[in-house]
Amino acid sequence: MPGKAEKTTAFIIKTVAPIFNKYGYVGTSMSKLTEATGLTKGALYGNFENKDSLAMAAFEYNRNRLIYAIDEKLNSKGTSLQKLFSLTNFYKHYDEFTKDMGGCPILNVGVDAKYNNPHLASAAKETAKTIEGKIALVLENGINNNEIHIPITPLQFAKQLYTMLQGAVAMATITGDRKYLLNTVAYLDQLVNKEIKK
Amino acid sequence: MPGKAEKTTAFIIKTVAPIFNKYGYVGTSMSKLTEATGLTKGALYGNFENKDSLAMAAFEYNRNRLIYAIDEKLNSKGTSLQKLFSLTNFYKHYDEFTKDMGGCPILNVGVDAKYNNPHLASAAKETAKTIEGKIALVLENGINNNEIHIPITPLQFAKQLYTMLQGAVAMATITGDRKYLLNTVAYLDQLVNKEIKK
DNA sequence: AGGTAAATATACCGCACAGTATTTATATTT
DNA sequence: AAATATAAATACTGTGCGGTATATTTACCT
Repeated sequence: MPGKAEKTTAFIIKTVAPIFNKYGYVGTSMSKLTEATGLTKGALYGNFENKDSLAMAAFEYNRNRLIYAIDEKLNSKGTSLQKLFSLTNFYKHYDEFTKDMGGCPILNVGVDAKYNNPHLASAAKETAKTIEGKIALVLENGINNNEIHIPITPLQFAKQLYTMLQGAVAMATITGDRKYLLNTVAYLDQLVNKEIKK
Repeated sequence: MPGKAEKTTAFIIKTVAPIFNKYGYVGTSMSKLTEATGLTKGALYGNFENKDSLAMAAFEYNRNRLIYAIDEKLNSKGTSLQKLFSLTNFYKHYDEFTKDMGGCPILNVGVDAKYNNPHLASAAKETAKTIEGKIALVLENGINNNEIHIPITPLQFAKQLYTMLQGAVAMATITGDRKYLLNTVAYLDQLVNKEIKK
């Protein structure tokens, strides 16, 4: 059973996560966070050592939500192909999913933190690699079950797939147009059906 | 012939552009810029109204360099196909090209400025649309000259192409691995040869 | 219910921020 | 070379920053 402090800590992270993700590390001030949480600096610094650790907790919160959602798709019942389509379908609505975290945490933190907070930047990088690995696993299973055939290694193909998805995410973010997500997913689905489906 | 002031203005923009691009609008302080230029606040505020207009000039400088380079590829002599390959080849070395501006200005500004500086954000968006339009024009010419055939409109195809390129740029930026550029370009070249070349 | 420890609020610190008014130096013109 | 106009340097302002020491409140235990 969570005590008062743990509940406050969780509340802070949850409240603060989309703010860091939207405005970036430097663009987020502690006073912005006290306003958003309705708490004071005493509470914030009582639960977190400093701005850095708060930002890291915020990113990890968003990252975990994302990874959880992706795991859900990639571990869903059915064939490897169905899992892949489940993932692409998820990215069709990626903008909605990431809306209340203030956008894609990998893209936002990966770009924002690159020169402003190396610790955060490397966490974003790790997350990207984790997702690629998960996709690669599904592909491997698909190959072993004779469902699909790919001309390159599973990891390489997974990277290519994820690059295209993140391209759509980036363009949708920059332009504010979710059609990039829809069109890219449509392309990928057709690619999977035509090129790797056995 | 440029007078003293114009030369200083140009020098400031050139010096300041990669800093804004790397650290973002909020992450770039005026004192950072005085250090980098060796000038004082007096000089900076004598040549620019405020931080905003300086940031905008910095982005436009980077944007113009990028657009110029892309134009060079897309207006090069040869067939439309050759122009496309000239563009993809450019993106193979996109990390080198953007290195001394501190990374891709469209990605960096598009993400960084989205919630911190709407004016800048919309400039990044416009730039992306401009590039898409330029690619679409080449495709149109290719169709008219019976060099290529595409299953969708030129602009739609151009958007898809540019999305994939920007995906590679984003992933290379986030992970620091330029292989994303190489692999994506390899994929696109093969796609062009196999799918749209007549 | 009272005492104690944990959690939050308050008040404050030194510093860096964007921006400005004024002074000094540099060109240009006559 | 003197006068004038322009450009850059200096010195300063008020504000908000991240962070901290202390006071106060809240929750828990007996």
